Amino acid sequence: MSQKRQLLVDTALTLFYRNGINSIGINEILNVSGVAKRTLYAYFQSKEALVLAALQQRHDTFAAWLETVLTGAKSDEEVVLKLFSALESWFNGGESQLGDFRGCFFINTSAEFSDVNSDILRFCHHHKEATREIIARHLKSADGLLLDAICLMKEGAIVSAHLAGKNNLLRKGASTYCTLLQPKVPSKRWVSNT
Amino acid sequence: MSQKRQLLVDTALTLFYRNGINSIGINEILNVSGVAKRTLYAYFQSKEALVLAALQQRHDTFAAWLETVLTGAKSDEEVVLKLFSALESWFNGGESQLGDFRGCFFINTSAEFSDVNSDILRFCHHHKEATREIIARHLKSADGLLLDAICLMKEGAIVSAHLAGKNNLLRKGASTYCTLLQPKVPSKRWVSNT
DNA sequence: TGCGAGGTAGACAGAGTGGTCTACTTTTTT
DNA sequence: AAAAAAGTAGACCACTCTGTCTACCTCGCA
Repeated sequence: MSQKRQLLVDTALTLFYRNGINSIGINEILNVSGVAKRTLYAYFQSKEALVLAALQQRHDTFAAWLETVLTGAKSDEEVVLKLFSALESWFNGGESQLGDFRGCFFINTSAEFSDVNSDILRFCHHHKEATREIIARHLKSADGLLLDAICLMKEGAIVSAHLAGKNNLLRKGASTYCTLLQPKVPSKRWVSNT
Repeated sequence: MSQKRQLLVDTALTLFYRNGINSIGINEILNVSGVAKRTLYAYFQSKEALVLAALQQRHDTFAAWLETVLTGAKSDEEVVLKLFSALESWFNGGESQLGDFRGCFFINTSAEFSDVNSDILRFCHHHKEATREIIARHLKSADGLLLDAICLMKEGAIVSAHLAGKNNLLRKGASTYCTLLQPKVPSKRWVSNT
């Protein structure tokens, strides 16, 4: 069956996300999961193939989460509000589907690899585009600048929450800023009218 | 003399920034710089000490650059405008002091290490706080939310420009958005009045 | 002329890496 | 009950990693 395969991907994702991909060796994944090395190489051609499977799984999980977060928003303001309060909940460990927060797995991963044409980096780019499109689909207005601005602040919030650490004010301050700001200032005033 | 030491730090910083710290071994730094291994370990106790020296040098360079960028701004709006147009120039390779753009060295580094109490991660946090204070010093208003918002968008812009790659619209769109937005909407309206 | 500081070259140790392979056991299917 | 499929344990290979060590060289200075 593919139970073992799934166990490998789950374990790999957990360890990669927590520690970074280059810091985690195949043997550690095998020790933690309890799976034999032979089995791993029956399912995956190489470590890179396992990394790609972990990225894919994380993307699926994140996309599904984001979809449910944004579903039901009645206005663009509500989209922004829902998004940033969900992000804040994630930063504080309140989104069990996403696990303990340690930044964006794809940003982290792209910091570890330099070959821009590698499958791994291409997948990271793909994730960001796909995420952007999910948000776009939930917005009423087709304003590209609004979409850009939302994505920009989303990335900034994730990175800041990660790098600022737990005992830093920026974390709560910034995300509460996001939630506070939106309902007061209309998005059209806030962004477009070039 | 410390010529060799400086050469080692320069080489290490270049390679670390371009490829990630865990992807670059001591031997590669030695090959590229042409320095002997014995000499490296005469100046640095370990690879970690060399990493810290590279982080320190990058921080000094970046802080000096940011200082000159923000100097002379007459208003908070101008601070924001100067900051984001300088960032955009950096993304496009136009800031020779900072070298070729490959994201934020400190964000990238913090993705590779997981021990929050390590000297390396502590230095990355320190860099972000110091950067924040440089910006704060150049702002007229003491509005913490404005400062948070600027830092948030700054991180978002850096990360997006890095991850989106060269052929992605988000890069220019987002940064030009930053520059376009600011002079039209006053910052006080844009941020505070809780 | 000699000495010492600073540097070079590179062998080496010990641990760890991704990946292959043989031999064996367990589980599932027919 | 027998055969086929799936998995285990771990030795092993070739390589890389950080860090140590010996032996030698090349200057400036006295």
